[in-house]
Amino acid sequence: MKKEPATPSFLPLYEQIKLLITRGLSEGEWRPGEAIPSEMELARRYQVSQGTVRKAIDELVMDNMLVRRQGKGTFVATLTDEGTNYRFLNLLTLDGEKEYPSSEFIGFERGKADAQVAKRLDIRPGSALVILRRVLDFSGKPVVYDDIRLPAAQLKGITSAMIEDHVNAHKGTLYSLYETRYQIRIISAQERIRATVADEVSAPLLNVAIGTPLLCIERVAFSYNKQPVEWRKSYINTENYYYFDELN
Amino acid sequence: MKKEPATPSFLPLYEQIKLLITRGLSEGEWRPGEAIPSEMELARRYQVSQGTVRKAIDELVMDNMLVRRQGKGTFVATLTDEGTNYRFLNLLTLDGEKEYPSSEFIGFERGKADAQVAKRLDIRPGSALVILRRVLDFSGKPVVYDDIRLPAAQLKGITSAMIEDHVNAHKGTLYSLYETRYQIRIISAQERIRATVADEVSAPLLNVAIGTPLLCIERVAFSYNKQPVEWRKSYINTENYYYFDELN
DNA sequence: AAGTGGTCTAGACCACGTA
DNA sequence: ACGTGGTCTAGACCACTTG
Repeated sequence: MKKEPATPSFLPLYEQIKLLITRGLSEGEWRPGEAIPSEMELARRYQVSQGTVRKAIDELVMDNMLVRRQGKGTFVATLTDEGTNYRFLNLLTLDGEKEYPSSEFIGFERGKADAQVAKRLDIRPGSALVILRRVLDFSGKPVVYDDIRLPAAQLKGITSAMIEDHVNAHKGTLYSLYETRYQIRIISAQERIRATVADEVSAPLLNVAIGTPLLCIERVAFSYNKQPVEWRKSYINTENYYYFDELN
Repeated sequence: MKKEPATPSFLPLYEQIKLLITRGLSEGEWRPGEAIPSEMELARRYQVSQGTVRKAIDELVMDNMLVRRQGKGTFVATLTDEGTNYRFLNLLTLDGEKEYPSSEFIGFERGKADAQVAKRLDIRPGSALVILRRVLDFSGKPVVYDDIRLPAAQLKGITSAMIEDHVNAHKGTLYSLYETRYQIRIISAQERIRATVADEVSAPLLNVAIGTPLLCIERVAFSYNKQPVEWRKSYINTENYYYFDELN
């Protein structure tokens, strides 16, 4: 294999391999938690050297799409494992400890996308949405109120009972529900953080006085190829918890 | 060079090279903005292959300690360049644009570390500190109030005039001042974010009413080897700006 | 023992920047 | 033309996991 890469193009070979593997992932050829073929196997399939496959996988691991386990193989990342299931939860106790919340769902509606949500989710204004509202309890106390919205087309047949069952019976997160029931895999997210105060809606839910300062976080969650799949707005009482961010 | 790496050890060779290069950086062998030796040169110096040096440099680039420029060389990261000088500023306008503030220094004091700051900076409580207070103006309006504290031992001979001159005359940031005048290079930082409300001190400085919701961000900035070198607490009016965080 | 990812080498060639 | 980083290869050996 001196010249003539498998799929000639202007991109470096390992970038092409990245695209091919990403396609396999998004098309469901390999499912979350499963192993993808070994590096040698992929090298044969794509007609490149093992080192080139390795570099492609290196970058996909950096992007949290794959996970390596020495001696075992390379696996499709999943949000259903203990340890990764709260990967997008950046709240810590004032002592710096991570705590895992329980959730109470308090609303399941259908609605239409307003201009802002439509823009964030890259859909047409007025598109059908599923709207979920919930409160997250940390150590038994309400700390986060979430307003979560997704295109209804992604969640055909979803019911409030299904969510309750997944979250309560299986101790799953919403993202693990998307993954197992709807083949939607969350890879990354963007958050816009502002300060606000509790209003008539959020104050009683978070058991604080109106006017209590709250973090307001608008999040868009993305799947493969940076496709936006979920929008949410979180109101957080930071009396006993803080949001942690590492800048590199 | 079949066996017997240059400095036998239990760490992978490229990890050892990383340590050697990091030592060169922290000891000032190569200064910010300067080029380090070429990969071939370093390979000869450390008696390893170019590929091994490359992997070491790859990771130091990921850690923002070095910057590659194809065809030119590999350079020591600096916070004095346009483009990198506001690398740690995560505030965007509501339209998602980055805006660069001007700063008004409103206080230069000396004090002692309380328990919290001492813990964060890994110094003894009561150690001498330099304390800076300033307001950052975005588009001419006050948005951020900063309380900044550093071990005085790191900033021998610093004066308020020196800071004013660096920031105003040279359009430099505080971090570029640390870098050029005190050989302190900020590599990473951790932030703890909470919501609060404007009080008697912050309200007039930010030109808002007492009780206005503010972001409160406690930051610790680190140099090489995760050594903490600066503590700061920022109060931010998020009426027209938001804090942006990318989760991967 | 066999298979996987992890490290390391030596050498080729390409792309970019400078002189 | 030359030196730099960037890509790619082929092959060796190590470390870890499983049968």
